[in-house]
Amino acid sequence: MPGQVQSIARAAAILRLLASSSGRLGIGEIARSLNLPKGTAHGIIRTLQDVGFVEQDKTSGKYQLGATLLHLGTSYLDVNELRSRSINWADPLAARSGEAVRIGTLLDGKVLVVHHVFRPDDILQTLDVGSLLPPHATALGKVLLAYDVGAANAATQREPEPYTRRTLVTARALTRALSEIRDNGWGAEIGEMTPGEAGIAAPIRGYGGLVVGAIGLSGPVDRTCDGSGNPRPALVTYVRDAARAVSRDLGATRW
Amino acid sequence: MPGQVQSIARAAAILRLLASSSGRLGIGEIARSLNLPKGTAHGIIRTLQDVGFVEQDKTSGKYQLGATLLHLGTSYLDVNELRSRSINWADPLAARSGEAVRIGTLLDGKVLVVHHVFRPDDILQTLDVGSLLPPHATALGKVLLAYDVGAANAATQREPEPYTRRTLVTARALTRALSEIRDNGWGAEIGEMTPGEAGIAAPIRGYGGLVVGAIGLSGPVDRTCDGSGNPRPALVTYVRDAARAVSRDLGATRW
DNA sequence: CAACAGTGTTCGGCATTGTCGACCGGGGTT
DNA sequence: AACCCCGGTCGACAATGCCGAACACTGTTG
Repeated sequence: MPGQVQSIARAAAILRLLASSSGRLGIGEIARSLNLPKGTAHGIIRTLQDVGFVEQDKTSGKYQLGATLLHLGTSYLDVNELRSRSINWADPLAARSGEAVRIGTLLDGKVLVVHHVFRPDDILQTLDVGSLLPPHATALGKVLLAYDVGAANAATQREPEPYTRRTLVTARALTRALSEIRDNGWGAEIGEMTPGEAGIAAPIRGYGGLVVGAIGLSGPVDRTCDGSGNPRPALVTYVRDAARAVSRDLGATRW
Repeated sequence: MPGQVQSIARAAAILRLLASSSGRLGIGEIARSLNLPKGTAHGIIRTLQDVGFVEQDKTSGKYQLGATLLHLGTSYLDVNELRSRSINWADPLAARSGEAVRIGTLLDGKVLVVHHVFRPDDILQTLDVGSLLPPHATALGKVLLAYDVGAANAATQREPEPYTRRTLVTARALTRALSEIRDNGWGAEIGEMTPGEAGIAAPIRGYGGLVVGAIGLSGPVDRTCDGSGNPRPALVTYVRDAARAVSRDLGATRW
């Protein structure tokens, strides 16, 4: 793998920086964060501005992400095969289970939501397509980690952030959970991200059997789990069936 | 304005090309489309791939947009002030009018949808945040053109695409429609994009009174228009009130 | 009131950087 | 087996973009 194009890599770093720090940044802050000379950073940002990837607030002079990126992002959704194949199966799953359905894939060790179907009964939900979820505290994330050794190692390396009392924070607990998921072929999360909320997810396989994503539902514990605190078997079956159906659509055989 | 950074401008052109041609492209096609040597195009694409902006289909070797762009795009939504200020007013507008509400802004002479509230009664609608609408055949677009001379000129220059029999295709008709919108302070579209569908929109002004976006609703003609084929005055008032409210939130005075 | 510490922006010289076109290896098709 | 397309690689050359200092401006601070 020969070297990267320096300026493009730097431009991408600037965009990611702007995205992560959610807000406007001055050119000085950007240059300092990335150890770049101010002049260099300015040249890059100026071209990014010319192509519409960043915008400048005229009063404060600070920079933020540009509108073109929004369009590029949704264009990605149109092309994404995982999403397009999933849509047909996500709606029935939401209807049958009565819960919100999400489809995610791994991006930089986190879960990128590529599709989201609202819970049928409720309207007041915020769409979170495009947002990143923590891998260790969601059903989608744990399933994805279970079938991606690289990401799983990275996740167990650094201390996982605790969201609730039930969040898996130790490497041992997480590793065991992933192993269980591999044995069962599905995974769950009960109050590990938000108290009282639970999720069930199963892996989606693409051509060749490789896991390319995961589909799952989430909802209140008292609806998604039975009396003994385990995920309702009927819901698990629904999720696994949906995952299998999407996998078949993607060209995976015998799953 | 000193020169642009060549490689970044080229990288952006590649991304836009991939977005517009909605599908996978080979490196040869890309190089030919942009008049670049194959080797150069390859270097740029390789780095774009390293940073996750494009992905490569392993079997065909072709390239498509990458997942990172989806995240960047939604990050843009989080920062976008027009959107965040609008959300509070879009929901009530949808509730009062009973129709779908959209908020858009001008991007490269087209209408970029930055927010979308579904029609309250119906669930089966596709979210089109991030998609580009034609400016000359939508209420949002015509309102935005009416207050942007540059984009209006560009729109009247080239032959507008006809969608229905009622689409404004001549420069004269479009210019007159824009003038009317400026006089009235709001605009409408009746069956110009889709037969039987109509839209009503009003401009949103930012700090200093500059038009930075538009808010509008759309729905079946028999619900949004009265017996004589004009937009229902009550709905027009709702839309204009919402536009004024958002403008006030954005810091525009006396509108 | 002046000095200062910020900001974003410009400019020109140097050498690093990325461009370029030919070349390589593989899959299809003819 | 010859051909033609594909994507990927390599190395020489010089155009390119990087860099640091200087600029203009604002608001704050001594």
